[in-house]
Amino acid sequence: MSGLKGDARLPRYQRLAETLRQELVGRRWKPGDRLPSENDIAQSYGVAPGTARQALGQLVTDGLLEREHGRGTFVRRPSFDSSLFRFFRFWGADGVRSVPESRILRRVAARAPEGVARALQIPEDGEAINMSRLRLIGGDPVVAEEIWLPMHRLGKFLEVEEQDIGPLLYPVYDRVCGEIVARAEEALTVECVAPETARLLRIEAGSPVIVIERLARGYDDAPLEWRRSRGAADRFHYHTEIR
Amino acid sequence: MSGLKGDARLPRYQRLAETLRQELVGRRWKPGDRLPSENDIAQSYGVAPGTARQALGQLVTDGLLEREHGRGTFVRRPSFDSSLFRFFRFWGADGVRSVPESRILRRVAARAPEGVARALQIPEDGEAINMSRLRLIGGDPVVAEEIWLPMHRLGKFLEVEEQDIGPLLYPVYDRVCGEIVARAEEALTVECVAPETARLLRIEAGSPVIVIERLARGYDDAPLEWRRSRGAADRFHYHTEIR
DNA sequence: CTCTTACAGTCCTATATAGAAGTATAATTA
DNA sequence: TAATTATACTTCTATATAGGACTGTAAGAG
Repeated sequence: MSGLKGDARLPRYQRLAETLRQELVGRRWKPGDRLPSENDIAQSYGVAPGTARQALGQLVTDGLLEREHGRGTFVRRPSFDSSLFRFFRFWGADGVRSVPESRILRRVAARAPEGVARALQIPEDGEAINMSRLRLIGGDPVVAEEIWLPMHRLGKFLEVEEQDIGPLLYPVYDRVCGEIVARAEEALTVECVAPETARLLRIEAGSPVIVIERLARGYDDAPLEWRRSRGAADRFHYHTEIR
Repeated sequence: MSGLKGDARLPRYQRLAETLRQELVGRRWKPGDRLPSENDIAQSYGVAPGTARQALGQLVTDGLLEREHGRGTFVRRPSFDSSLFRFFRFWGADGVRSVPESRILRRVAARAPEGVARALQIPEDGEAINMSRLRLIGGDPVVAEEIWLPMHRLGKFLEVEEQDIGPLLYPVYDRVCGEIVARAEEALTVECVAPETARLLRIEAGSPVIVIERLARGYDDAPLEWRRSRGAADRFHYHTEIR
């Protein structure tokens, strides 16, 4: 049985990959779930095993799936809440790296400013949730965050009790609103810190801070969260390989 | 005929990839050259076509080769000298992005400081070439660079006439010393600019600058160049996707 | 009860083969 | 001569098949 999505002129493995991607969007499988075996998929979509394997390989390199030899193919759990570690030197007193604690300073419904609304593709009225959050390690403030959520997809987040919100927000979005963050784009810049933020971070006014603007998206590429994080520049480091 | 390098317990496609990688290091083919066809490679190394293709695919994802449908498989020309564009907003008067001009301020033999010598894996005496360079766009200074080269591999670079050195150094390393830069690691940090650098970049003393430390390596992973670049932080921007 | 062994299921490697699709050149035609 | 067609080469897609390697569980041995 075929049922492959997409342009019929495209290669079959690409059409199968696209089909599976849409089934992921439709939540046929959730993060952590195991997919049918390569042979089962091949049979049920009417392609050769090698073709099915190639399609799955595409989704693996796209970061949607991951394979484990002898166990199966699984929907990847996106867990880049700790991506701050890619940009900042965080260490606790013991030198062990752990997820920073979280202190929510504000959480209200508000009208999103122009740029945020456009990024979140919020309709006419600009209904959104605004949140301010401070992240700390061992009681020491390290990052100040300003967060905006689109009301029409994450409205229920306003009703969650504060004690039910841990240091990681994305699992809450999933649990409460059924929205899964699959990927994100980040843009980094540097600025001299404003007085209020300096006070929050307990750093000297006017000293340099790194600004990370992140737009998080779901499997269907719809924007789910806009976030701006600021941290002291002297804790910033980033390492990459180019070729 | 076999002749595959590496541990015999490894998969054949990995051993073939490793073999080809070493032949690249040995300059059997140079950047831009076309490799034998997949079928030829398969036959001459005694593997099936699919296996040869898989090996080549590995080298493609490693960034050493690139394929062109219908034309062949080629040795990739590494050309990331323009990687500054990944980190800085450069614009000319016309808004067009071009390679910044280069003004060499110093080029001498010198003993490399501790950290640089270790990064470059320079032997006992620390013989090296030290260079200071300013990069400009439309006469406007944008990046100040401090560069160190290992004498035992790039010594001839000292003898090159200054007028024969263009804005890009890696082609010179290739032409004069036969050393090809294949990849590099970069580390980014922020600091408040020192007086001399501030004067060079014509920015206010103490204002924030981005510091990019790059270690460039050849096909054989040997360090070829250590470079520290500084540019005004307000021109800095970096965009990435995570998942 | 504990340890070992067998087994079924999974992804992984490897082979062989056929033809499609794209590119560049040579031969042909108008 | 200029445009078209044929052709030989390349990578790319797809199939079919066999066995290796790894994992987890069930059956058996002590």
